[in-house]
Amino acid sequence: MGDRQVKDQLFDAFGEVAKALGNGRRAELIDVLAQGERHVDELSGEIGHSVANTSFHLRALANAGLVTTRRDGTRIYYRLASTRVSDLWAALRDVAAAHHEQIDELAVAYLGDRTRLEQIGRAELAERIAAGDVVVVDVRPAAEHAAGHIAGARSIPIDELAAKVKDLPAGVEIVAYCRGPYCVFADDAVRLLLRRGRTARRLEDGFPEWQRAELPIETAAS
Amino acid sequence: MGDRQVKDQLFDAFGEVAKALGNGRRAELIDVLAQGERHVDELSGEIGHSVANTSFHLRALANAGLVTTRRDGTRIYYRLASTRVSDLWAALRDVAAAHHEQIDELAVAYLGDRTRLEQIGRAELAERIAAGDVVVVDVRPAAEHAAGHIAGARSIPIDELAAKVKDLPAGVEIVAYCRGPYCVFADDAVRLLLRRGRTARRLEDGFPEWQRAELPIETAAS
DNA sequence: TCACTCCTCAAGTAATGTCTTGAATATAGA
DNA sequence: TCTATATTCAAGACATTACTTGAGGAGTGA
Repeated sequence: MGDRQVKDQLFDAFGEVAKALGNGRRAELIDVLAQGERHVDELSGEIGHSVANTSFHLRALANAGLVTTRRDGTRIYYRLASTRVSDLWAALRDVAAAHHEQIDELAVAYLGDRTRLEQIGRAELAERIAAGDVVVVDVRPAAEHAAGHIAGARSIPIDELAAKVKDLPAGVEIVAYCRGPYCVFADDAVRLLLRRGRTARRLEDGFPEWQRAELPIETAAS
Repeated sequence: MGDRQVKDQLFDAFGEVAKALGNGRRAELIDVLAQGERHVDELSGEIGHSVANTSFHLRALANAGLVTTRRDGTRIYYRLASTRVSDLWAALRDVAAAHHEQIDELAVAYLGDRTRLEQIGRAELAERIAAGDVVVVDVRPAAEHAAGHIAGARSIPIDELAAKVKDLPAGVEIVAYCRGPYCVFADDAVRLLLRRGRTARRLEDGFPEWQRAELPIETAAS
């Protein structure tokens, strides 16, 4: 077999990994799985497609080596194969944000105007948590909090936040966080909290970036 | 327009960037362009396809924002849109190498047995260059050396190495480098030099990684 | 202006990817 | 063993992709 042919096969293999990310639904799945493991049924709800189609896409991701599975009873849990996949996903988003003209418009259309929302950096939040003068609220779905969260964060899914604002201590700054730079939950949370007269900011990026920065996290015993 | 629809479009846009890398020929083009800018005719030779097809793939990369162009007379030069793209390409290779079973076999089939070839790290090479007790040979095609190379490196394309070994000073260690971890040129060079009784090692990875590590480089006035 | 080079575009074909629907497996618990 | 639940598989309709061939633009230099 000629060198050309082997080289083509090698680069085809690199291409297959990229191709696995080359679909919007699979990209969404990676974004959700970067939060922690989830089962097929939940994932199908996250991407708004049938379980059959979600399973099909998950298989594509698994074949490319991006995700692995674990069975627990009748459920099958999918998770990212390693933090390298999370790094790859972040690198892809960076390139897209920097060079794909459409992204900015779409991000604004999806996330709304962010210029008036204040963010807090990871390092600063870590200090404030250590000092104990801040309340950290995880506004992602409960399953994602259970799969892993910022140490000390309290789970209040965005849908339940309006009803639970009153349970949050007064006079302390609230920091909300969610999945990452392209997630609306924390933005919505901060807007709601500000309307209710609270002091609130969102964490820059989200949980996966906190985790990749090797800052303290906790996992619920499932 | 519903949130679901906008979110889908946003993630479709991320997917489009990944899809641009999701083809072996385009992956090869990115690997070559990570060395520096090249024109279409040269690139078609690198990937072994027609100029028309190469142009088609380059257009796909440009549409995804991964590469940009510059015209010089009748020639059109393509280059990576930024170092972010190089980072993305490295992240993709890392994931593929770690989780795609086929890669190892293909890499061995393409690169040959590397276990007997010694590598030198970037930091060590930088010190040795500063100390002046090493000869660094760039065995990539001359056009890539011209587009950018390790400061002080001498260009001897792998095809010409056999004829030029005698010009290399005796009694000094030779370090060969090329495009990166999946490039055979430096391996071939080291094997040839060892057969001729020289002391030789290859640099770990290649030029793009040296450049991304912000170690000293030079560019020829074209 | 003309011929030349370099590159892009268009049309056509074969192969591949996406999503739907409905059927098939695998495990848990009665 | 039977039933219910969770997931995967298979078939089919439709859109997209990859490559080939040949024509069309754009810039250069006589």
